[in-house]
Amino acid sequence: MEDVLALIREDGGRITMSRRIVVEVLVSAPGHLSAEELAEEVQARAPDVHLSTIYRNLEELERLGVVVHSHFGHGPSTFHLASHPHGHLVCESCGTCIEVPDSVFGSLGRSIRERYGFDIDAGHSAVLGTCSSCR
Amino acid sequence: MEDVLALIREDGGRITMSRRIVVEVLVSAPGHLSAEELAEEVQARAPDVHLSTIYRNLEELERLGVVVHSHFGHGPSTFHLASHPHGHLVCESCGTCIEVPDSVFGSLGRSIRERYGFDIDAGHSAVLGTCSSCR
DNA sequence: GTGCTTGCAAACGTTTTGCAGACTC
DNA sequence: GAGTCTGCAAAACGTTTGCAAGCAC
Repeated sequence: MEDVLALIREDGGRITMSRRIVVEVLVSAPGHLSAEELAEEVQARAPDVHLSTIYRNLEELERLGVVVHSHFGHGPSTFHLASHPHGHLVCESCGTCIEVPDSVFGSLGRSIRERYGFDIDAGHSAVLGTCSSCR
Repeated sequence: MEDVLALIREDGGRITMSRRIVVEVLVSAPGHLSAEELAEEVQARAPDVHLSTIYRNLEELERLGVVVHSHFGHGPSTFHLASHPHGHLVCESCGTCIEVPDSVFGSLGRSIRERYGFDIDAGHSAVLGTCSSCR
């Protein structure tokens, strides 16, 4: 938390109330949040924070390497701390999301690297499919 | 081509000019197309076909199992024939897309199935990362 | 003629942007 | 005071929908 604020300051950014709350929510959130979900949490503490401010702060935090986003097929992107890297399995039928360690993609990454010279970024896009209860 | 038209007819659908051209373009396209790209190709032959008609035809063709779509991170979804299943590696920096056989995901699929009871649908979402020339 | 399909326009959900005022440093 | 950040409104983007007219069967 304090590290993040220091990073923002170092970069010439200012510590505003919205920014502080966005970081707080991200740090305390269990997993990943969409911009809208994040906005709800933030607005519970500061009702006037606008969704566009959330997006601008997320962009800034991504630029600083604090936050990353993933794409979930349909539906909005989700954001989480870069310090907690992981992949996502998202069920096409019920939307459930399972977080998985990046290590699950280790051998896939190696073989794609070998065959295609392509470095995968396992967390950036969810793996879609069908979860056990929907099958 | 004829098989697809027969399938549409069997399902109670009609063979209209737009629908015929959409199928023609899909069959003759080398890889995957976004709805917009598909519309351009279709409109080269029949300028009045509207983008919403393209989307409705794609929806119909997906329902019939002729076509599937994949999500490419940012950017629009892309569509291709279900008879030509494959995965996609999309470069985050230049946008290049490499088509890869589904077999590349075989062992990932098995281990995710084993550990999480989750059946992956490898083609539905592109794998993002960095291609060799961007590295 | 029945009823599926179309073009158009308008809405949708997510994200981005332009601007003038407010705030941090 | 300089320059960043904000709220608001509006636009952008890909996609979906309501409707009346048009076409395949």
